[in-house]
Amino acid sequence: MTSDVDGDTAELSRPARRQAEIAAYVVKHGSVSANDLVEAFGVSVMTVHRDLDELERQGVVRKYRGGVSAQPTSVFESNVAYRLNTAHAEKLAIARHARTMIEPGMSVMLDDSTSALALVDLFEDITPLTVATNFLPAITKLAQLRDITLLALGGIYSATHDSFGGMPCAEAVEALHTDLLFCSVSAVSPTHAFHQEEEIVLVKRAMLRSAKTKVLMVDHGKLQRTALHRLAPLADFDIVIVDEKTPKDLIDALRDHGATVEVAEL
Amino acid sequence: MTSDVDGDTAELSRPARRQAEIAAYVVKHGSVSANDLVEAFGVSVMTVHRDLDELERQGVVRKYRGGVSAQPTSVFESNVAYRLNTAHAEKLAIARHARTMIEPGMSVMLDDSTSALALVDLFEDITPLTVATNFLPAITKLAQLRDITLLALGGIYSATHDSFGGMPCAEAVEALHTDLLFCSVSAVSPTHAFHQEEEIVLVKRAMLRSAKTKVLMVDHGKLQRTALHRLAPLADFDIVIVDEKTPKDLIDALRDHGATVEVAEL
DNA sequence: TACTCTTATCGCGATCTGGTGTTATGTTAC
DNA sequence: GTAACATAACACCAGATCGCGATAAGAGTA
Repeated sequence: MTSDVDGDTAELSRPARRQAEIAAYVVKHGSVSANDLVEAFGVSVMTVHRDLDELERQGVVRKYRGGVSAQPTSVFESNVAYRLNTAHAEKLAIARHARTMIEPGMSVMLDDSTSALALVDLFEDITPLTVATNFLPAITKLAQLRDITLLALGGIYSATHDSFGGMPCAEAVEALHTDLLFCSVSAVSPTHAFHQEEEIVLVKRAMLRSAKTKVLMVDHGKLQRTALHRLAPLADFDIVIVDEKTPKDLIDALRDHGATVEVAEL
Repeated sequence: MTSDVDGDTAELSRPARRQAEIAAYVVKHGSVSANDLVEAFGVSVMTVHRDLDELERQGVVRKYRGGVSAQPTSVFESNVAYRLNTAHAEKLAIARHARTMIEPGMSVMLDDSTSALALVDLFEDITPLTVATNFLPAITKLAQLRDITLLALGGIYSATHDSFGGMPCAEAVEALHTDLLFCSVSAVSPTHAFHQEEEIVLVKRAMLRSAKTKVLMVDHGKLQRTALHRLAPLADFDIVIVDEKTPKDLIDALRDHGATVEVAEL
């Protein structure tokens, strides 16, 4: 495989998979021409352009005449398509653990994270339930389910995250107060949670203010990293769920700084 | 043709067309057996049953052992799903007409109507564009399009309408002001627009306050009827678009009461 | 039970759609 | 102006889906 993305690219459609591989390729090489990609992936130049258009739409690469260049790593990592591929099993385990905290009748807020999406799949038999989210895939799924009151948090659509954000979204969040919040971030240090994009930070901060019990879902890939914006101290979260593959010393480090850490078993 | 339904069954799929014809046949004869329909329409008994199941689901006929009977006319006529099929071509024509009012760069608000959905399909080549809507199918479609700023109006999800409503939605609408509003209602008298549900009325009223130019889209089936709640006087709309099949005297009646009526050509 | 009507399941063929390459037509840089 | 690159338009292929009927099993009625 040309790709060196760590996640399983198995269950994606052929073009989507190739696009993920192209994305990885571009990130690795920093800047490549369309013809490079034609040779590397054995498809026509037209297809390469189509893939690049899509990746640009998602905000993963920048196109210019003569080739493409990678967006800063930070942006790339917060990209939905990329995130979807990574740490699939871990996210599932974390979701199953999170599920145990939810009782029928509760109100739950979810952010625009793939971890949250995994959690949605487990909602079917915890009804009735009120769920608020700004994440379009989650909204679509929840709309199908019975006995779930769905509260969509509107706002400006971002193709990169497939979710709604900006001021309108933050305002919608402010107007609520849920029992639980499940959210995720792109990076976690022993003391703080981080995220790259200011707009997202804005919404997540609002969410933190609008829930009684705040749960942070972190797969081990997120630890030992930081990102541009400090979202909140870990102590602000009532519970931090990590997966089993998280090194023990990292968990201890989190606990030393006052976080309540729970480990999700696979 | 066996059918004597007034709508054009032309661009419907074959089974949908046959179902409409079967519905007309049943309405005409009052009560028929499955075998009658097998002979009348030249399809297998299995297919007849499938069609009848669908028609029953739509509330058009009643099934019992040995045959089917028509629902009372009133029920039949007020059936949403059924009307959805018949007015299809009209809605398209109206959407095409509405399209001509939109210039690139404008901001447009859409309500949760099938007319609005038809309009969305025509947006692809009027970019850039800012679109605000509370209608989930429209949101899903618009999220795919490039060069469209999508502003989702969140709120409480209603499975019946496949849209978001309630106070949160009304508030989200209040926070905006768009150049254009395209909306539809369930009934239109010469003086007023009507709708059955209070919640929907709430949101539509907010929309009317939050747009500069307000356009009402009405296919001729909506005229000569009323519904529980009076939404707004027709004079509140800057333009009312009707389809070509609207009787001339009805158009005149609208105009006599101060409405600016435009007729969409098929 | 025997008969008729209804429903479930499977498979076949037609249709639709998504993904692709080819060719033709812009566009940009030099 | 020309060469390299980018986009648009068309056609093709494959896989998925749809519509339909045949058969068989189930359910109601006499």
